Amino acid sequence: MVVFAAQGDARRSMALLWRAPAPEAARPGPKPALTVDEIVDAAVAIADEDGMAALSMRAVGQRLGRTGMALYTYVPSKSELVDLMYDRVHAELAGGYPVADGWRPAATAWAGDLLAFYQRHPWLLSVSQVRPVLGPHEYAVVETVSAILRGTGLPARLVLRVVGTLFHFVRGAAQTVAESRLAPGATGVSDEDWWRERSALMAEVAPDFADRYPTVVALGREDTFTVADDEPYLETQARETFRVGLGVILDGVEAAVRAG
Amino acid sequence: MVVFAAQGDARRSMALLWRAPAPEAARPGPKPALTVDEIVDAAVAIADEDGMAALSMRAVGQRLGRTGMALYTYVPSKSELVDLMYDRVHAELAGGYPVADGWRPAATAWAGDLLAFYQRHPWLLSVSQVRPVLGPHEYAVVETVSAILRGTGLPARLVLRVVGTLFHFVRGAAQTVAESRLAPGATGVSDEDWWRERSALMAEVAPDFADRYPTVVALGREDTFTVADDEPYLETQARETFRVGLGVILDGVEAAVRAG
DNA sequence: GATGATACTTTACGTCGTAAGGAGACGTCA
DNA sequence: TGACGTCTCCTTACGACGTAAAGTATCATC
Repeated sequence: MVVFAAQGDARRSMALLWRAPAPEAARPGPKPALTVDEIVDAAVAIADEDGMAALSMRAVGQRLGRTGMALYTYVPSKSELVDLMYDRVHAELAGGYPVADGWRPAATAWAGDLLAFYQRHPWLLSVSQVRPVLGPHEYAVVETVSAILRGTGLPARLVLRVVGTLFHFVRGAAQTVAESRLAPGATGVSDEDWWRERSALMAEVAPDFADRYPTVVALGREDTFTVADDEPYLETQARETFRVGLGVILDGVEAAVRAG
Repeated sequence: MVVFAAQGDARRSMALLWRAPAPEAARPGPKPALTVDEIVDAAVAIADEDGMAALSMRAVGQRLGRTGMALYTYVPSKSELVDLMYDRVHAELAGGYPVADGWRPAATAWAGDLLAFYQRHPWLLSVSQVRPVLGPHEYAVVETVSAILRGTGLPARLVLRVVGTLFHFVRGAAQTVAESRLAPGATGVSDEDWWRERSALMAEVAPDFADRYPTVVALGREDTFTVADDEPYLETQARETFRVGLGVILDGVEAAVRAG
């Protein structure tokens, strides 16, 4: 019984996500004044502007001139709405990266676009990834990067794994960039001041830092990478990790290609 | 003014996280019957057992025979408590991987341990990573992997980036493993049944799947990786992505080492 | 023994997701 | 034409949540 209920729910969710054609028979009752798309758009707008914490059913309803409860005619629950939001924004990501110059430039461009995408919609990063439902637009993104990496000529088994690896990496990097933007921003102080205050607190609270974490301290001292004064320190570091890390991963892929 | 308040909060948070010695003067009033550690332990137990959704101040209080409000004498807010939980569990991760056999086996072992750790505490993956505060135990993990990768002889700049890359990757892979465990588990059906039902629904709701995602379909057909009948399909796939992806990344690091 | 700080409780406020039960709009069939 | 059934959307309500405010009991100090 529970299983059947779950199955029914799964069918409903999938139909919504994949926009199965609605049964278009003439039906009694008032015409729906909203559409699922309008609701999802409003919800995305709220999340983009004020973050996931501001996303409530009542807030979405209000933005559309309705009560929160009105949405339940269109969407079975908030978590389904989030699933729809999640897939919806993935439609922004274009496909068709030119393969003429080889797979590596295409893969690099794709990863960069994905990073930028996550920054346009940082709430995506706080949507629990523990969510096995893939929607059509997220699938399209998988298709795009799969097509690019097929150009490596690697066996399918490896291509699939590399696709997963790239997703993990870009999402993780995007989280670090997002967090680096949040850190000073939250208190409204400059990046420099935040950093100085944080260091001072650290020294005060953990005076034995250098003894406990010798490698971290040594690496920090040896690191020759410098950030220009007018650039945000943490974010520049995070972007650099993205650039270099992507290079390392693609080097690994190239090694596999050469190994045949 | 706001800035000062924020600074005060930051100091309080840091002191808690880093366990700055409490002012041990004899104080009036009843002796505290709880400790911050007990509270954090109780909270971790709840999150481990029933997930992050079950973690409420009242629930933690109840587990300790108190009301939810009692916790506020020890911890300024729930989000601080989560920070403490986050750092606390990282104490489980050991350091001291043998470097005798070279950095690669050590790095592989470290990544595997981190993956297993995330599976012991899957709620870690739903703690928003947008949280720039590092605690002592998370720092210790960074120290460990930094020390391992220092063995590559790469310049500090690169080592630091590779550390970030590995973290991103392992965390992402752990999320996929966790989600693969959740998928069939939620409905209580077997992995096989879940998979079959899902495929049937997919075919029903997206009959043009093969046309829309030709590369994905082709790769799936070509993939020779097989999962034994008694193994969970999705989870085995996810673990394979971890294994292969980690190999690719470390190949990339090796390429950098060889390039000098 | 009065004073005041502290640990903890009870109560309360505003939020949330959403169940329940209308009210009015509309297609269908008598 | 009108009754009926179905639909959208509303109001109300419930039980959760984080936590502010205020009260009570406990202790060290003067």
